[in-house]
Amino acid sequence: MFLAVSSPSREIVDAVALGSDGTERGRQRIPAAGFAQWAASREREHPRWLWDDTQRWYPALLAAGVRIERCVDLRLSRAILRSAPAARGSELAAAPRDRWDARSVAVDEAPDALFSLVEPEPDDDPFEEFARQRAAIAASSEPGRLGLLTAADSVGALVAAELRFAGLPWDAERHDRILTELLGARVPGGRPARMEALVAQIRSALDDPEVNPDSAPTLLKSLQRAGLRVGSTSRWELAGIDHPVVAPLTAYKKLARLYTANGWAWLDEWVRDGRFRGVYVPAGVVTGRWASLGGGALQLPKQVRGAVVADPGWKLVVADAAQLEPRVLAAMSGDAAMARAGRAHDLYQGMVDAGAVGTRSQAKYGMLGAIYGGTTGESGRMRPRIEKAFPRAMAFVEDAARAGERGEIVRTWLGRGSPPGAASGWDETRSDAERDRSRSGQRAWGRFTRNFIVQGTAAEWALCWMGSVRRLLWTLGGGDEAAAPFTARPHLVFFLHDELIVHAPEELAEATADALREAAVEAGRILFGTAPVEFPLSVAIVDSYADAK
DNA sequence: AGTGCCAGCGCC
DNA sequence: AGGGCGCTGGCACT
Repeated sequence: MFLAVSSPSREIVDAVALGSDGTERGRQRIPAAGFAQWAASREREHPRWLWDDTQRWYPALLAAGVRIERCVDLRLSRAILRSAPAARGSELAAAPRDRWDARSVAVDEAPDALFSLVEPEPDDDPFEEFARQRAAIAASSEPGRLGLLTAADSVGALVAAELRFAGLPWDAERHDRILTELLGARVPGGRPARMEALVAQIRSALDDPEVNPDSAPTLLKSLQRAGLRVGSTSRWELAGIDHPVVAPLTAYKKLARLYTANGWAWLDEWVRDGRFRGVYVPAGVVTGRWASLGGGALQLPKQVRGAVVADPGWKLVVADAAQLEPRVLAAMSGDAAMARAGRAHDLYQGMVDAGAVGTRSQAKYGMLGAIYGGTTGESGRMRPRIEKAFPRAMAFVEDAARAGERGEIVRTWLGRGSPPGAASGWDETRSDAERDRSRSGQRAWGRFTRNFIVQGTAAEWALCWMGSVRRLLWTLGGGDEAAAPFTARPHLVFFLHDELIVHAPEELAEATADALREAAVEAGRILFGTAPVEFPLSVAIVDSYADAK
């Protein structure tokens, strides 16, 4: 059963119920104020909710204690079907852009905006859009994969809203202690003590009592005046230089980064009531990865992870997929040798044991180079060996790179299409310099498409994983029979591309770890069927995120 | 004062 | 001269 909801005005919600065969079962007009309660009563029938934007509808339902089992996020699905090569011939793909192509309200509104039945919307019928999308999927050359992808993005959108609602358990006092320990005492209106001391050392080493290390242009001039032959102030360039300023400056940069990005100001702005609530943007990245807005939820530096602490009587169950991208590549390409190397929990060590490369580090750089298109350094040197040991995997990414260079669109395993690249037409009127630039641009686009298929498919695996985790955790907590809200049971609190954190009551921590592992196996099966590729996890049951690795 | 870009660096 | 991001302060601009 489907329940399509829309809001013709800010006071009203229209709901249309439809059978699985698409026939209308009823139509209702509900005052917006009573919508959450109405939704709670209908959720017991296990409908699949159809709405334009999960971030627009779901936060208010969560706030009212309503947890949604399934939905179709029509905006996310529209974006997939627009770009999917397999649905290129559909009416939808050719239709002019309309409000179903709009960005999520999560992107446009203040991060703390909750219920967003605010803007009067044109009364577009979500079921009409759903029907268009179903038709596009059914007529596509890959209905199974596109159906799965739209479902995966949609469940991801539910998780994103739930992550924000639950928040990541954050101990502000510990964070403060970490900052004080590293940066020194907080100084009102000035730099923290240790940073200020480093500034004094930097000024003295450069014999420049005025220089401000936060200003790259003036710092660069000062460095050059002091005789350092550098073209920028970046750390990697300073690293090779023997001068007394290098040590304090490098130390300062590290501290300054922490201070500005995740210091006390961040703590004040983003942590409330013991929770960090970032804003996640599902499919916010072209590859299908999530993006984040404000707070840097996907950029939490390791330095502050000690402040992520489970509630008393609870644990953090931290799981990350080991070498996810190489494993995804092995599965996509059907490279049996690479799949064999992945039998080992550590795929890179498996590559060493198989004799493909000499050391784990070589395996890692070689593999990452294959996926990113690296040609220099260690990754470039390893290239021939990787090619010899894993010819199918290598050919697979090479094909994607060549296609990108030709200006073609490539696709992830489930069918998400890459954005149209720059036109690559050959033009004899161009100068040599222009042709060089153009070739270099084509190669850059080839590196993008090469990475796109792997990164995008890894994101699909992660979505399937989190969707399965979410379902298993619900059951673990007692399912529908339990009256408690989902945050009273094991629940997801963090997602980071190939990593999940569940906040779980201590007595359910082991079962939670099992659920994470079971879901990883399931994700592999959903995507790749019986392909002999394993997706092992590293799982840690800890009090603090910092103890997970 | 507000806007937009850049350098630099954090995450995967 | 390896892919994808977000955030900050500085800075140039309006």
